[in-house]
Amino acid sequence: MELRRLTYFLAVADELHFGRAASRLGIAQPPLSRQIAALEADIGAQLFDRSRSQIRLTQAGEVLEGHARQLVDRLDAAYKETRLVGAGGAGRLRVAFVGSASHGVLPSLIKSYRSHYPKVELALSAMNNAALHSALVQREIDIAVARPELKDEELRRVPLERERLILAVPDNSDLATRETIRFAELGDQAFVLYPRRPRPSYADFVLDLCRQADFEPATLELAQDYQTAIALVSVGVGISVVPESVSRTTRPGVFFRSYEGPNPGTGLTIHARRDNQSRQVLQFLDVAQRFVRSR
Amino acid sequence: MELRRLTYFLAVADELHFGRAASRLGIAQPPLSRQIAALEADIGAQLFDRSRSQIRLTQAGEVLEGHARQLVDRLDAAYKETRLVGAGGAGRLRVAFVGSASHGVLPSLIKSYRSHYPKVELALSAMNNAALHSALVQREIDIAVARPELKDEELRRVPLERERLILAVPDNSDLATRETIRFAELGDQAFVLYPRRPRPSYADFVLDLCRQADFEPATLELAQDYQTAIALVSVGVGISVVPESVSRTTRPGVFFRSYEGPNPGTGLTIHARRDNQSRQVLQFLDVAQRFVRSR
DNA sequence: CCCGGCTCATGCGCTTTGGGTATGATCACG
DNA sequence: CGTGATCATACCCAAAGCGCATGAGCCGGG
Repeated sequence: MELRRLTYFLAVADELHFGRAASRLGIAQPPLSRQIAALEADIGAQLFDRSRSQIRLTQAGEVLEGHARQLVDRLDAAYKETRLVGAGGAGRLRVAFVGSASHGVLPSLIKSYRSHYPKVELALSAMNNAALHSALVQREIDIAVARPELKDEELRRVPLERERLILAVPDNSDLATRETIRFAELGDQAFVLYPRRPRPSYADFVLDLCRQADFEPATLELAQDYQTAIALVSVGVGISVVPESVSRTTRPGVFFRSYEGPNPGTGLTIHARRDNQSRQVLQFLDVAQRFVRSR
Repeated sequence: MELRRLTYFLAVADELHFGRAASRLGIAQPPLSRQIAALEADIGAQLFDRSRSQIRLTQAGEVLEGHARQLVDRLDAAYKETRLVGAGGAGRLRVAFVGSASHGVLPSLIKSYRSHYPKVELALSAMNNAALHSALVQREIDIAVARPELKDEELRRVPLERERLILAVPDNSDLATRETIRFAELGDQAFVLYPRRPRPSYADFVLDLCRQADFEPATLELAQDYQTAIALVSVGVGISVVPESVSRTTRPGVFFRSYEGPNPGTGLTIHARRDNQSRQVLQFLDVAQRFVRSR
């Protein structure tokens, strides 16, 4: 069951002449004769009819020839495809991101990667920070785009985007039309924050801001994720503090307003397992770094 | 591009453990590690992620695994099929015969061979003796069933059937109802003989009989083959001298009558090239010999 | 009818490749 | 921080493959 013999066999089947086949293979004629003889012994049947000066394939030889050509071609294709996947030129990359990232630069980054590696299938999904971390550790995803960055020494990080915070307010709130908004004046507002779990979360980060401005929100609603929170804002449940980039997408019922007061901003960070050395991941991080530098 | 490495790779992919894979393959672990390393070097990509205690396939490894399984299976199937064809258990056998043979024992012989080797595809065709000889020499057929036997030392022969000659007469001829027919009395008859080419042929053999009986046919019509000749008899063109076995098939317009007089008989003989040692041919001849002996 | 050339098979020595044993390096786990 | 497990490396030996020389069978020409 050795492949070299099949390629030798095919050369002889092509040339119908041991000497020419041997020189085509770059070997001498005697070893070729021996290899063919060994193949015939292995199969237990003559593959060539050598009774005449011009040799010819037997029926068994013809059958084997068809299969052998297919096999050699398929093996070659398999090697090529494996090489391509190994080099990161094809395959699959599972990228997950926090919901609020879909309004910022992430889509542009994704587009850039796709243009560089069009044959890599991208599996995109949205989840909150905790789910991102868990999915990375469980190897359910290769890349996590989190906000804020995940604290885990086993992960490598690439900062993607840093942005200011703004307010998302319902369109029927007086905040929607007020000239300027000072953060310290929001003590009587209902706050919609996210995510609910796990604590401490981005919600706690915002609550810290409130404490810095010497108030506690009058009402506090904790949503599972950004998408739910902004939906609650749009129906008038309360206001939320969100990254500036989400204001690029207009949304019925929601006004985005900047404010005066504490604004440490928020950062979007790309994460991958350090031990995931797959070319797809390395190349994605590379594209991301160049993408960030070019801005 | 060596196949052993693929089977080794598959063993490791199955076990995800070099030690177990090695013992399953019946080799020690170090050479297995080396072969996998060589395969990875050949492909230029990691196939296994060895960073953890439990190794796992990389994307490239998964791609190769799928292809490798198919390849190994197909190669195995190819060897099996080639073996079967080489042993004569499958494949193709091209058998040609003279038209007058299709009424005798040949169909039974064919049936017997089919029952012994049902997977061998039989390509049957009818042609006259000259065409049979030419087709055998040109290797267009493997077996020729000729009448009389072909004179060629390069052919091996198996006598199949020996039979008497009888007359085929039109049903409106007075010969059809006559009590007994003496061959010598046929001088005033129109003879339909075959084949037309090449001379000397079966027709000349019959004409020799006439000369032995001291007459020349009043009229002589030469047909291309037996089928044409019997058709001419059926429409009243004349009488013909045919092997007895054709009378087993009744034919509208034709009466078969035995006669008194010279009757050297005629023989059906199976031929194959001596240098055609294919199992299909040898086995057919073997079946034929046993078939003849059993009668 | 024999001889020479062509073609595939065989004998023999050498190189390459593959496998075995011993051991090292790394990592998880107690 | 040691211990066992696991894969990689070092080294040696056996088997397989290759090249060269040569034999055997066949065909065509003198």
